Amino acid sequence: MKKIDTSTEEKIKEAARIVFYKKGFAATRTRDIAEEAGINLALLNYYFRSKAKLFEMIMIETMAGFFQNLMMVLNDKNTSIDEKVMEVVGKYIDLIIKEPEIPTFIISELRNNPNLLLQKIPLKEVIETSEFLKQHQEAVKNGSMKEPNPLHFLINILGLTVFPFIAKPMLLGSSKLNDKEFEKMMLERKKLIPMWIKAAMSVG
Amino acid sequence: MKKIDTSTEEKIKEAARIVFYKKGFAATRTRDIAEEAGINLALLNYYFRSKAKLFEMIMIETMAGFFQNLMMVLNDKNTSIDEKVMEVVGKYIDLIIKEPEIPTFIISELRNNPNLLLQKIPLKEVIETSEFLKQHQEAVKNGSMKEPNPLHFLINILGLTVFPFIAKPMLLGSSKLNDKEFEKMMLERKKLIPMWIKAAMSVG
DNA sequence: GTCTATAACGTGATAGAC
DNA sequence: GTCTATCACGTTATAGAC
Repeated sequence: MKKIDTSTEEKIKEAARIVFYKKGFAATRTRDIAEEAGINLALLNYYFRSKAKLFEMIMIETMAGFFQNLMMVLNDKNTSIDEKVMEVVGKYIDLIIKEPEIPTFIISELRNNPNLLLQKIPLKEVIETSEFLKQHQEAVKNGSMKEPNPLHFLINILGLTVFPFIAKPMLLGSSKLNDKEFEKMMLERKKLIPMWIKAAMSVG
Repeated sequence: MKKIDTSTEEKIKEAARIVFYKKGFAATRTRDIAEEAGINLALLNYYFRSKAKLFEMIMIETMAGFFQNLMMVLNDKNTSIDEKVMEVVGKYIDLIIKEPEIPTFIISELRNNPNLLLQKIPLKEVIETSEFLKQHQEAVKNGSMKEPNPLHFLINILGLTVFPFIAKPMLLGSSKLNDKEFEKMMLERKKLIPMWIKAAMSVG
């Protein structure tokens, strides 16, 4: 039940999101945002003091939204580790298909601002005390999980899930794939990745 | 036997590479490059007409160098498919450890120039006619390879290999890892990824 | 080839009318 | 709150002396 806010302030923010996602901070002009929002350039500064402030707001919201899913799933006490893998993979593939520019946006913009993440999102604390970590340790102990380092495990899940979207321009450039076929492949991966992960993490 | 060229032209190009890799096209100032090269700003335009021309040169060289490894390995008629996986993983992990900014640079800059890749590098043609593709088809036929789509296979290899470097700021932000430990983990993956891939691609 | 000085332009931000 | 007009500044690129 999300209230649709069509106020000028919200219109500017949504326009900023679109343009920043597509071009990044350095390459976007405040005029681009104003045009996208259908408003006057002066209004941008009236509502949001500066381009930098507006950007930081979008950046933090985007990262928080993106990592919230991960943190919630990893901390769910009612799911097994296999179910957590399925949830993470499924949720992120759906999310990124809906908003394909987010992963590249985060990666590109984090390059110029590497500490923005740590300051605003308690990713480290959440993961270190997570249910996921406990379940992984348990699985290592009973032998069903061969890889002892949970970070390798997490990297593999996210790499298999997120990487193809980041590398999409290269994949389309190196095959006959079109956009629709690409999306179909990504949906296939919702089932494939958990299976691959299970097989891979059981060897060693 | 590479000739060391310390001409002004080469100094500018190397400086441009450093600054572009770090900040991207839009965020770098020609003054940054001139300062990095220890030369006067006017010389940049004397040797390379414009910022855009200089950038395009760096970009194309970088992508060509990056994908050349892949194309060579995938076309080697003297290695098995398992050996190809080992070679790709090993080569890229070593390469990216040496030049850590390249993957994020390519991804970020390709966003504004998605067709630069296709025009200048025959990635599609090489892969479509590659020895790798034939060997994959053969392995599917004899049952040792369960995943019938070679693109899934390729995505998985590259995702497991390249993704952690792209996501490094996030990984360091979500764990106690420092730079040295990160590199150690990446070197571990040279052995782990081929093993994981073999296990994963044998199920289905 | 290399420099200094400066032109030409684009961009972020603001003043002030309405 | 919203607009037009404009400022102030940074940036790319070039002219011209050496």
